[in-house]
Amino acid sequence: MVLSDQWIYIKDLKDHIGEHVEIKGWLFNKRSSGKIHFLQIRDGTGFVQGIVEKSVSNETFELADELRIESSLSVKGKVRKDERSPYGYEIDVDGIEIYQIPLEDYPISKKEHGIDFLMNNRHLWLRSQRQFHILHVRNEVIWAVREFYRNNGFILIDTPILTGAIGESAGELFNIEYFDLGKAYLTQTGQLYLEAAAMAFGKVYNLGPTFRAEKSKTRRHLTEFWMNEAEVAYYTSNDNMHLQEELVSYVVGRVLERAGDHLKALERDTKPLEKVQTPFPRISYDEGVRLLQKKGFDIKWGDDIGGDEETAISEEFDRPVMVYNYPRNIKAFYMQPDPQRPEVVLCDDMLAPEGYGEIIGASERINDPDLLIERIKEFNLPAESYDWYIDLRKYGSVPHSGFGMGIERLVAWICKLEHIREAIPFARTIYRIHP
RNA sequence: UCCACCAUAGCUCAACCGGUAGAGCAUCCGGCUGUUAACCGGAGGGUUGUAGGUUCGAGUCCUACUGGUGGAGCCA
Repeated sequence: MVLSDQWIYIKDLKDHIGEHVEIKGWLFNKRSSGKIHFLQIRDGTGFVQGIVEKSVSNETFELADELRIESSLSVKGKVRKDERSPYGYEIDVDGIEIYQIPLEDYPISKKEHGIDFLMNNRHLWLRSQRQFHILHVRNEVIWAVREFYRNNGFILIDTPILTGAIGESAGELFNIEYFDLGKAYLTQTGQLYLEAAAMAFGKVYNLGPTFRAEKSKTRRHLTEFWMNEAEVAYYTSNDNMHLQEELVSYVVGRVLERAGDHLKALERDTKPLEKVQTPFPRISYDEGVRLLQKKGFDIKWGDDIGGDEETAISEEFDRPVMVYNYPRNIKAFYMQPDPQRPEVVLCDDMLAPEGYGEIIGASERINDPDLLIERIKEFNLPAESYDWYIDLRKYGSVPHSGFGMGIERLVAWICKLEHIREAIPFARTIYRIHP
């Protein structure tokens, strides 16, 4: 038999039942007895088991015997549907070509590993099935985000990664030498640039890496993470909240539709995700504080809402909840005060269910130039760095609102991960930059 | 920056009141014709993170350091 027939991907096996095909991939596990080898093969699109029985040529049977974990190989054989396989299909192998037998033992075993070891071996850990499913969900999340904006008339505006001294506060910025211009910083937010773009394009968004030099060590923090921000001219805080719930419900819906098998493989109970339909509940900061006091938290008006408090609030609801209008003193300088109550600002945080906390931070922005200048001074920020930002308020200033959504937090919640570091291919945390 | 915890074989972990290091997996050898983290038999594998200290004796107790983990603050 001619064995040079077509190479296909594992995900397409279902369309080739009974045919003789070739799979190119890696051996992720092997079980053998004297007369039969079970080859567990991964090709990046899925997983399948190849069967090598003694009845094949001696040469092929010997090759199967030599294979070690993570050997790269091509197998040829006939596709068969089989209930005994966890993947539904099997290949009766009659030809094996080895690309490489690993030079050393593969470090990641079939048993458990500690997180330090796994993160040190992240370049190999990516090959594991769990990571395969998580990163497929991430892929669908990002596609869905982009799709949402495209469907809703937004323009993609890529905001700069290198910036001058501008953002919400200094001290949490990574800095580098920038030729003769002194220090440049890695972006902490593209918001200010999106505000400029909103005055040019109306509805804009970005999606890219963001950097925070905070020494945070928790399951919710990375020093480098991907953020989606949106900014819309003429949107009030209420319009903004509506946009956020439309976005999040859309993304969750698309992920359920397109990555349902991945969620199932991760043993993620999808029932809570199916409830993520608009409208989302909204409670004011005032109501939030009263609710927390009733639940026994030691919190008074004016205090920020911490992680445990966020969880306690989100427990009251079966879908993401938006907590709006926080005290002005605990929020950023650019947020628009409530004209009825100047001690609070028009803003909201969206808290994910199941204890995942804040996934979106949002606000209406100050549009009055004098008030903005006053706030910049009040926060002791260098006014000269904000010259162009203030400029935006001089030429047809309008009410406008926007938000930032953490992609990894969203992925961690949708996959129900213990830690955000599995939601990004190569996590950057305070003590980890390698690999 | 602060608080807590952890560090023993390649990996995951044991080792009682301080008494001289043990298992599973991985590796190698042998067996097994449907395995599902396959299984069965055998073998090799250790300066117990580093440096001091207490003690007749330290993996175990004390101090410092290094590396890591979780959390607080802060945020997405």
